[in-house]
Amino acid sequence: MAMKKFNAAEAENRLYKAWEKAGCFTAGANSKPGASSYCIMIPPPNVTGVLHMGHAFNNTLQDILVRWHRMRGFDTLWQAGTDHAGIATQMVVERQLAETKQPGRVELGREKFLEKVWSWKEESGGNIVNQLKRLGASCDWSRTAFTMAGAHGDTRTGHENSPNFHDAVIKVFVEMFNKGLIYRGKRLVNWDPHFETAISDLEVENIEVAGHMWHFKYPLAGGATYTYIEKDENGATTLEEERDYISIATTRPETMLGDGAVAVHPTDERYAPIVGMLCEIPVGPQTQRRLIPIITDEYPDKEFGSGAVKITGAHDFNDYQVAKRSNIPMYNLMDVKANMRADGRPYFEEATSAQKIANGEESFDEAKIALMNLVPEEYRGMDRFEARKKVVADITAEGLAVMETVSSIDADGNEYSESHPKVDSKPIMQPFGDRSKVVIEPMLTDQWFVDTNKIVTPALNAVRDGKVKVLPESEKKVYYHWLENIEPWCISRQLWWGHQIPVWFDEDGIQYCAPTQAEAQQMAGAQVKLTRDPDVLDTWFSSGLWPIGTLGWTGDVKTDATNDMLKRFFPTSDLITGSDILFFWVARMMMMQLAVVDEIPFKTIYLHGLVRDAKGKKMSKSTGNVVDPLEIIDEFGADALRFTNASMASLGGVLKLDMQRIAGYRNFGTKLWNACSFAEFNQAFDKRSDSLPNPELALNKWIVGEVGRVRVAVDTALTSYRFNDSASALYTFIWGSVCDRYLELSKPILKGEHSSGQAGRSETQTTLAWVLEQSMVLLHPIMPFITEELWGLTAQRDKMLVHQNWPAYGLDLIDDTATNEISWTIALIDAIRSARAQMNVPAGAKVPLVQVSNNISGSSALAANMAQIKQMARITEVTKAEKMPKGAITVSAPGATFGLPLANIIDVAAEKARLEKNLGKLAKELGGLRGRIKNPKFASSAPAEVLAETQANLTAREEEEEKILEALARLAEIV
RNA sequence: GGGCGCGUAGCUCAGCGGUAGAGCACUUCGUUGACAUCGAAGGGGUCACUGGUUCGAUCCCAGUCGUGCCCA
Repeated sequence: MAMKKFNAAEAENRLYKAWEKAGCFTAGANSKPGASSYCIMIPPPNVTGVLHMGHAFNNTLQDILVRWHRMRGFDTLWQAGTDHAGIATQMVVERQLAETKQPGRVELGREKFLEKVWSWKEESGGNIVNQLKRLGASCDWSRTAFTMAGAHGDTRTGHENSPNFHDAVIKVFVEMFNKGLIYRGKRLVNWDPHFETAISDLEVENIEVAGHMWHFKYPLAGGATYTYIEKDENGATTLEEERDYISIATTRPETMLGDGAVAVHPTDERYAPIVGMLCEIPVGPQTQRRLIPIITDEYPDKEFGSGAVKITGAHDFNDYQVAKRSNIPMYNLMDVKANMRADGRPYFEEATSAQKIANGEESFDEAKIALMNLVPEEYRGMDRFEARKKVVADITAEGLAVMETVSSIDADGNEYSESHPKVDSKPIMQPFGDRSKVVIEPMLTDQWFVDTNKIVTPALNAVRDGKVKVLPESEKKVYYHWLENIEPWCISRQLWWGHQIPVWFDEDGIQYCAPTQAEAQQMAGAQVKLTRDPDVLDTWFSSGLWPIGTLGWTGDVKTDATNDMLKRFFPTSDLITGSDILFFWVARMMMMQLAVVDEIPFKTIYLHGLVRDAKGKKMSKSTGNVVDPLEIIDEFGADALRFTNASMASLGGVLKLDMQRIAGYRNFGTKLWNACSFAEFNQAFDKRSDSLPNPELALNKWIVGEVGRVRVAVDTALTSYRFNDSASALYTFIWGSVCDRYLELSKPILKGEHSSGQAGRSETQTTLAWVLEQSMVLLHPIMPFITEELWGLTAQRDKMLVHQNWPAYGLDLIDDTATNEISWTIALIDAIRSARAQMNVPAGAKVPLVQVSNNISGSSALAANMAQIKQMARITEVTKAEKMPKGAITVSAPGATFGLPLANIIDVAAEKARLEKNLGKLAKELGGLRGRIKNPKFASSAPAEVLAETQANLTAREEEEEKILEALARLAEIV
C-alpha cells in the first residue's frame, strides 16, 4: 500500500465522524473493569460564542488529559455543554430582530421574546460545539448540557439529554433562601444603562480615560463666613482669606443635584470652623437651593482637590459608604437608561421635603427617599452627559465656579491676564460594561444578593488544606485575596433570558420563595394576590452549579443516591480554565458546591493566561491582531495547532502564538508521516507484532530503551500538568532519536548491507514497526488525527488508536550496553562529519578512515556498526595503523582515536584553526573543572557523586586536550 | 497607590544550585531510494543590573532598573 500525503482537511473530518459514530467519547468508553474515574467539566462556552484562541488552547489541554486517561483505561468523562449567557444572548437576539425588521423585545413581550430566543438557540446554539469538534475535542457530546435546560419554553434541541438545569437552579435558590444565604435589598450596584440591568463588579472594566475635575463653590447658608487658612509643611501660613463658601472638586457635576452632604476629614483644620454648618448646592432654581450639612468622615483625602468632598450616596460607591455611616439620604437622580429622572412631584415640592429632611424636621426612610426626584424641571429627562454640561455652564454663569487667572501674551506681544473657571484635565478611571461598552452608572436599586460571607469559608479552607490543588501555585494567593475580601454577590439581572427568580410578592411586598407559583400561593394563602419577581438570575449563578448540574443532581436525596453518574464522576478531577475567570466561575463553583452538597467540585484547578499574538499583545478586534483558530486549522491542520498549544503550556507561562511555530509543528507531523512511509516501504508493518520486541542488535535494543524513556517522560510531564515538557519530549524523541538516528542507522540493515543479514533485517522491521506504533500511541493525545490516520493505514487493527491501551513499560527497557554502543557509534559519525565539513571535504566524496587506537567496547561498536558508519560518514574503508599517518586529521571517539588521511585536500591553516578553536573551548571548561577540584572546600562540601562526576569529566577533557595537542604537533611537522 | 508575574541566543520561549537548552531565523554545503514541510555542518549568550548566602548562583535572598497583568 502506497501512502499518499496526509490530507488534514479531509482526514480530520472523516476520523472525527468515525470516532463519534463508534461512540469512542461516551462516558466510560475504553475503561478497564474497576477503573478509577476521571472527569473534566468543560468550562461551558457561551451559547453565542465562536471559537477563539482561548477556547482552542484551553480545550486542547483538556483533550490531552482526557484522551490520555481514556487510553490508560480510566472511567473517563469529558462533560460537554454551553451556558445560556444571559446578557450576550439577549443582545444577539435583539440585534437580529432589529436587523430583520421584526418587532423588538418590548413590543413582543416576555413570552414571545423568549420563544424567539429558544428558536435562535435551536439554530445557532450548536456553532461552538461544531467548532470544538474541529479541534478534535473528545467530549461526550451525547451528554451536552445547557444551563437553561428544562426552563419554560425549552425546545430540547442541541442538548437533548441535558439534565434539567432549571429545576436544579431553582432548588438551590430556594434552599439558599430558606437558609438565609440569599437576601434582597436596596444597594448601590453597577448599572448598565444600555442593557438596563444590574451587573456584577466582575463584569465591569475600569478604563482610564481623559476626564475633567471641576471646582465649585458651595456658599455657606445664611451668608456665614469664616477665615480660611492654608499652611505649608513648616506650619507657615501661605494663604489667609475670608470665605463665604466651601470649595469642592468633582469629576461628575451632574450628580450634585443629589448631594446629601459635604464631607471633610476630621483633622482638616482648614474647615474646622464650619463643620456642622449648612452649605448650599449651587445649582437648580435659585429660589429653591437645597442646604446640606458639612460633616466629617475619614474618607476625604486632605491633599486631594480642596480636601472637601460632596457626598452623593446614590451615585458613587465611596459616597455610599460615607452616606451610610452618617445616615445621609441618598437621592437617586437617574432612570434605568441613566437619563435624569422625569418622574415624581414637581421639583419645588421635592426640594422642600428634602430641605426638611436635611434640617431634621422630617423623618425619612429608604422607600420615601427612593421616590423623591430632586432633578429640577429644566434638567429632567436629560442625558446624564448633557446634564453635566448644563450644570457646569449654569454654575459658571452664576459665578460660583472657582476661577483661576492665566497670564498670556497676545498677538502684539503684550502680556494680559484672563480669568477662567478652574478645570483640571486629568486621566480618570471610568467603569464600562464589559459587554455593552457604555459607562456604568452606580445606581441604588433593589437587587438579590448571595451572602457570600456565609459560604466563603469552606471554599477558602479547601484550598488552604490542600484538598483542592491550584496550579500554578502562585494563583492561590490571588484566590485567597479575593475570597478573604469577598463582597456580596449581586445575582439578580433585569433581563428576560435566564432563570426567573422563584420569589413572589404579595401586595405588602412580603416575599414567598418556592419552586412553583402553586407552592408560593399555598404559603401565602389562597386569596392573596401574588406577583412574581420579574428578574432573572445571573448566568454565573447557574454555571456555578455546573459540576453537579451537568451530572443530573436534583437535590432530592433518594433520587441523587441512585444517580450513577453523580456517584462515578463527582467530585470531578481536573478543572482547566483561564485565570481571568478564577473569580467569575471557579471560586463561585467552589462556594456553591460546598454550600449545596458539601463537597469540593474538583481536585485540581489548572489556570492559564490569555493567548496573545506573537509579540505578546492582547488579541483584539480594534488592534486587528485576532487569530482565528479555524483558519489555522484550515491552513496547518488541527494537530499542528494542538501541538503548538501543548508546547506553549508551561506552568504559568505567557502564551504567544507564533505562526512560524505552528508551521514547524505541522512539519513535525509530516516528519512522522514520512517515517511511517519509509517503514511501510521497507515492509516493517508486515512484520509487526503486538508484543514487546526482543531484538539482538544493539541498535534495536537501544531504540526500544529510548521508547521506554520517552513514555516515562511523557507520563511524568502530564502527571504534573507540564504539557510543554511532554510535547518537547515527544518532539525530540520522534524527530531526533527515531528519524535522525534510528532510521538512518537502520537503513543498511534494511537494505541487506549489514553483517546481521536477514535475521537482522527481520528484527529491525519488527522493531521499527513497534517504535513507530508506540510513537503514534504516545503522540495521540496531542496529535490525534494524524496518528489515528497512520494507525489505520499501516495495519489491520482491532481497535482505533483512540482506544489503544497506553503502554506501561518504562526505564526497564533500557539496555546500557546497547546504549553505549550506539552512543559511541553516533559520536564517531558526528565527529567525522564535523571534521569533514570543517575541512571542506565535498559532501559526496568518500574517504578512508584510519584507526590508530581503540578500546574493547569501541572496537566491538565499530565492528557491529561498520555499514552504518561507512554510509553515514561517507567512509570507503577502515584500516588500522600504529601511528597517525602524516597529513591526517584527528577524529576522536570515546576511548578511540581515528584519522582521516586527507593529505591531498587538507588545508593546514583550516585544520589548525579548527583544533585551536576546540582547544579554546576545552581550556575554558578545564579551567572551571580544575578550579573546583583544587578547592579543598569543594572536596569537603560537595556530595560524593558530584565529586566523582567532576573528576570523571576532568579526566575525559584532559584526554581530549592531549589528543588535540598531539594533533597540533603533527600538524607542525607537516609544515 | 496595592497585589502578582516576568527580564536567558536576532525572535518566541524552556530550564532552575553542580560543564548554558529548544524551535524559528541566520551562514555554508547537499537531487546518498522516508521526508527540500528535508538533510549535514556551523555562527550566535558577562542567563537585566548591584550586593548577599554558598565550596559553587542563570537558579536562593535583598535592592535597583525595565516590562506586563490584575485590583483600587
